[in-house]
Amino acid sequence: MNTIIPDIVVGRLPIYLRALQRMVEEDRQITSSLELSERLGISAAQIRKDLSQFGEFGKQGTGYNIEFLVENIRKILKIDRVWGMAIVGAGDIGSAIARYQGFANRGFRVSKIFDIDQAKIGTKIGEFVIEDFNSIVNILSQENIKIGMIAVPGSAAQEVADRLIQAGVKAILNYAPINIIVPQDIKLQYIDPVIHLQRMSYYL
Amino acid sequence: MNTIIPDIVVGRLPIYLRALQRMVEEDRQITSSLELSERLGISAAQIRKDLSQFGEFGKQGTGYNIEFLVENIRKILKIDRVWGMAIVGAGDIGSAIARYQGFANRGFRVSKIFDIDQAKIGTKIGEFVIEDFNSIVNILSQENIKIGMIAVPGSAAQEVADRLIQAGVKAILNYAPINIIVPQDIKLQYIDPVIHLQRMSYYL
DNA sequence: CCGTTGTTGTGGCAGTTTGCACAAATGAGC
DNA sequence: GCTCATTTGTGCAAACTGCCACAACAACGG
Repeated sequence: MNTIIPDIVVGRLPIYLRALQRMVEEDRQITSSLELSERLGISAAQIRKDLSQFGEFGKQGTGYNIEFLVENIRKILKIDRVWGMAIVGAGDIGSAIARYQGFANRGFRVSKIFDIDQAKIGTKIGEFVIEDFNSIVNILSQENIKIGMIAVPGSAAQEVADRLIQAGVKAILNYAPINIIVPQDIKLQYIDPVIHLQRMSYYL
Repeated sequence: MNTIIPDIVVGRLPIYLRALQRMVEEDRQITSSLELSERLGISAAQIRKDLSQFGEFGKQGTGYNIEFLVENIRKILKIDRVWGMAIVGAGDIGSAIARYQGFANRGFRVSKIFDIDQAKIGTKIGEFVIEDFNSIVNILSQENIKIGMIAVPGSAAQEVADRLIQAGVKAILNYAPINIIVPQDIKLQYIDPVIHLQRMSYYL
């Protein structure tokens, strides 16, 4: 215990958490690695080993207390708090993210949305007023926002990433369909539906 | 060659393809595993080995002809054609997908969109008329649609998946924030931004 | 109190994935 | 035609990941 945790294990924790929170909604109290295994298609041994990397959360003969496990995974993932996020790009994708109700209760919330189009700046999406991308470094320096989401065309994505980093962002979720380059200490993840579709079409 | 290709290798091909197609737009003719490596953050040896699983696409001393490689990867991924897709759910997410311009040229296009809400059925999103989810099996049986996208609340996702499969769909992209269970022969991928955010917040 | 059933946590191994390092091939310069 | 600078494709070893199998522990019934 307390050795370095592989990325791949950390990557599975949110999956476990999502299933566990669903169980909370179903008013379940206790579960087992076997039940999780069946719901998730991940082997029971794997689930047990992953969880045991962070402590002993289960009880032999009984299983895992769901609420207790949720609480602990939330601490491990540092989502026992709410992270503010900045969206760049107020087009279709940026707007859909801004309106998305699924962040609440899962550790995140949209705080700011930026665009470069003068016609959009000052108008509203839901409760958010679109702000000027050219002022992003100034505006974010007054907030404590560590997470940025890129929802601009591919051609602008690298520049947006550079600016977000300049503004103090440490984690970026990139919706633009292009690879971007960031310093080692910045975390980066991609969402590109076409990549997923192409991974499946190979098998069709 | 011609042995079984690991999923993880197939999973990287779309990443290579995306970078290569960007190079085509930049009017580039030739690239190397080293250049791709720098753009993608994947080791050059890995890229060479992955590509060599499918044939010998490069030329020693020179590198890879970009257009030739793009053409071959498109064939491998079976996107040297256009796959029609059905969206279920005409809410914010379903609408954003329906309007998304990024499928064209990458092997996919939205063909149909369904919802269960009588108030929405018959109205339009862009060029698409929203159709009745209750008729999905009948409607899709007349088309040749093998790919479905789930954009409904989590509570309805499993039922939608079951219906899609009944309607002949073989690959599902699930935007609902819940794990679903499908038969072994059905391909399934997830898009849940919160999962990606939670994977990053661990490191913040 | 004891036997039975159930479930975790984990040592160790098998299978998978990655990356080094180099022979072989190519093209350019002279 | 020869040399030099490149770059691919790949054998092999190292690193990583997943899973079996079992001891340890827990709860329950009688």
